[in-house]
Amino acid sequence: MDKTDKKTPSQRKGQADTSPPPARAKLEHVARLAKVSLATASRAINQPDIVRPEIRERVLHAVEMLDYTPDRMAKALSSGRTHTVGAVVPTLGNAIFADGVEALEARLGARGYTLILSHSQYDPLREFRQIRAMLEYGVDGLVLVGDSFAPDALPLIRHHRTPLVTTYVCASRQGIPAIGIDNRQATYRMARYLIELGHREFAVIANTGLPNDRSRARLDGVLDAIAEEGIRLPPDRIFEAPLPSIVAGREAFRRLRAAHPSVTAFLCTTDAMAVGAVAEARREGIRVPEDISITGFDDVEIAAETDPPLTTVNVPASEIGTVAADQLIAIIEGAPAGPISPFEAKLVVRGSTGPAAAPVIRKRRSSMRRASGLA
Amino acid sequence: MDKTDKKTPSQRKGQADTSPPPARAKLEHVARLAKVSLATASRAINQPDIVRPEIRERVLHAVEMLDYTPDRMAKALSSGRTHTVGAVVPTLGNAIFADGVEALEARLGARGYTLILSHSQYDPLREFRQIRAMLEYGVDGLVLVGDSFAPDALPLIRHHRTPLVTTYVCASRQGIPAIGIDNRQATYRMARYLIELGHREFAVIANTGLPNDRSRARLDGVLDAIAEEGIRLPPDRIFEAPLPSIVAGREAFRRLRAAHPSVTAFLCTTDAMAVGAVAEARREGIRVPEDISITGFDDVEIAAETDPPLTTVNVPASEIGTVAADQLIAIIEGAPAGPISPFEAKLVVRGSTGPAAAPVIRKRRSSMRRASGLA
DNA sequence: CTGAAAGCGCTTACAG
DNA sequence: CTGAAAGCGCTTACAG
Repeated sequence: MDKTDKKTPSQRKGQADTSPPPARAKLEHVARLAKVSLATASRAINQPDIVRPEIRERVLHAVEMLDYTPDRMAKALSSGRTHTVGAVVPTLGNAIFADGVEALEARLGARGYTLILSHSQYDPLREFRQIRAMLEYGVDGLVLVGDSFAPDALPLIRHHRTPLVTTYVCASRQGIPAIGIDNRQATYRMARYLIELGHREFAVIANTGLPNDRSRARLDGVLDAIAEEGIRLPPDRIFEAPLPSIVAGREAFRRLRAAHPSVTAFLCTTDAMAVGAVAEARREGIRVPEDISITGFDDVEIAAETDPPLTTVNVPASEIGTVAADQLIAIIEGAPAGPISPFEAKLVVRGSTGPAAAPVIRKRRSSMRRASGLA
Repeated sequence: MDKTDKKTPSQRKGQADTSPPPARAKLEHVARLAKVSLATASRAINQPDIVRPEIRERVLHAVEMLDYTPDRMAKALSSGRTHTVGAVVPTLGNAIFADGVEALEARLGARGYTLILSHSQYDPLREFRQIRAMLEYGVDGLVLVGDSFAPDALPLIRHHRTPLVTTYVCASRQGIPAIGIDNRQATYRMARYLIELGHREFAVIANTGLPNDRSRARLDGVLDAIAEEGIRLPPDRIFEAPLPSIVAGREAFRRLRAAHPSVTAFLCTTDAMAVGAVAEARREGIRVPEDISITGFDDVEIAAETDPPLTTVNVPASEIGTVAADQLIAIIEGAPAGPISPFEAKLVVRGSTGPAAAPVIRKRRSSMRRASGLA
């Protein structure tokens, strides 16, 4: 953007150069050096196939000589394409999003796109503003998370005709291409697993305190599974935290445990909260998994390192980021995108789950739905 | 970027509209509606002070009516400013960078700038490529991490005359404005603290396996402090991990402990590695802090939740991100930036440190530098 | 396959 | 304070 110095670039390679610092070469200089028109220079660079090989070589050589790199703003203005993709995630504080963004950026970069990033802190209004800003910026495509947005968001995106994919979910009611896992089914299977271990008394720690369709689906998956056993989960056995922090998990566990000592299985919708729950259980002298079982979700690094290590659900965040990039670029470039199949959300069984313990001494009538005559 | 439909925007508010979807309004439409020239319309929006109030109102009203938002690419091309800032961090996998980036983005956004993000995976060459791509993109400023870069990086940035700040360090040999903490002094104080607790046998777990001047400085801080006590750290008491992962900390601890059972104080240059070290100590039945002390660095969320919780050094990541944004914008906009003072890196004493235990039974001659006659 | 020219949507000296 | 006009650095119909 050096508008000041307009000297003709006179820097041949290795030539002693006492003139002022070389201005950035423009396409015009390349064209002149290659003795072709601006149009041909542009084509030789962007659509090499339609240019005679001989001329193409000349242009490319000139590009080399002058160390030419096109001005992206000019290119964007005249072509209507920015080669920029916007992503808005709830937060980078959750490793699952940090990893996904990393992979997304890596793939985007490898394919010639630049990533613009922002975060909404789980606030739909903030998310809407970020989306709008990105649209105004002129992004070629948008990557979002989940399947529930501020009411105006989707219409706005459609109005801009901007390609869009969403992530961390595997289907969208809105018909948006979705790259992710089936959250509901994953916790359904987790709950089934616990049921098979003999558990009948459940509690859920969910970060559904702020709008979060992924965690809501995870919660629903648990409800599905236990409903099949004729078990219902009263609202006071569900702790809804706003943010999926370790301390939230701690606090949730402390309260649920105090109110419902008969619960033997605590399902958390994120690993961070499960880490907090495990830590709190330890502090209270409750043995995991002998006395109670605790499960997480995400399978982030820390999940394997707690004591005991967490039984959890693996979310392939990097793959999600990578595939999201590919799918979005396919749409942007009008290529056949290919069908998207959900990623498998593997159950990862580690040490934090085990057979249900015998019911505790002071049994609680109200919640003994299956009066099985135990104890 | 809808180049297709060029209809005159005829959408007055609340008017039934059967015409094709309204094209995005341009400055030209605003000017026409406000009955002023393009130049005046532009000025009324960007430099309201130099336009007569009456006219300004007319233009702003037209902007409102037409829901006008300027095309950023056109604006960038003609003004030479993109209002875009690039940041390249080693990884988002470390919470310290995730938090910093979050804060950076938030402040940048609030001040009208857009963040372009990429990550280098601690690889100077990748970092260089990212920097080059951002420069070509036309960023108005750059945020980097640390104070050591690929040889060509700084010259390239200077050639582009692009404002630059660096973060997580508090000084730069290269004279770059630096927003961060004094890493070396922080671990110096940490080591002093351990010395005062009676420790004399040290080991360090550092993620200096890949180029990392912050961790190198942290390692040096430890060496400084113990050197004052006449203690030197033989190379085999320093474990250099490439990445600051929990498993790396585990592995490092296992090896150091096996080779040097007399060590009572393990200093880690990141919390993640300290978490691994604590976990491994527990697995081996070594009591923390009774038998040994372990320290971290960063004070990320997990640091307070291990058992025992980590004694560590607080790195104010969010503040660093926020101030980096402010400082960079000040430079970009030619405002007086104000001096930068290092952030305080507070020592956070928790449960993972305690008085040095009595030397272990099987004493190792080679490493008994201070032959103090203890049994 | 190549070139001359218009155009992308703004900003900004330059006059008035 | 306002306007006419040139210009930012590319791309892309349109002819040839």
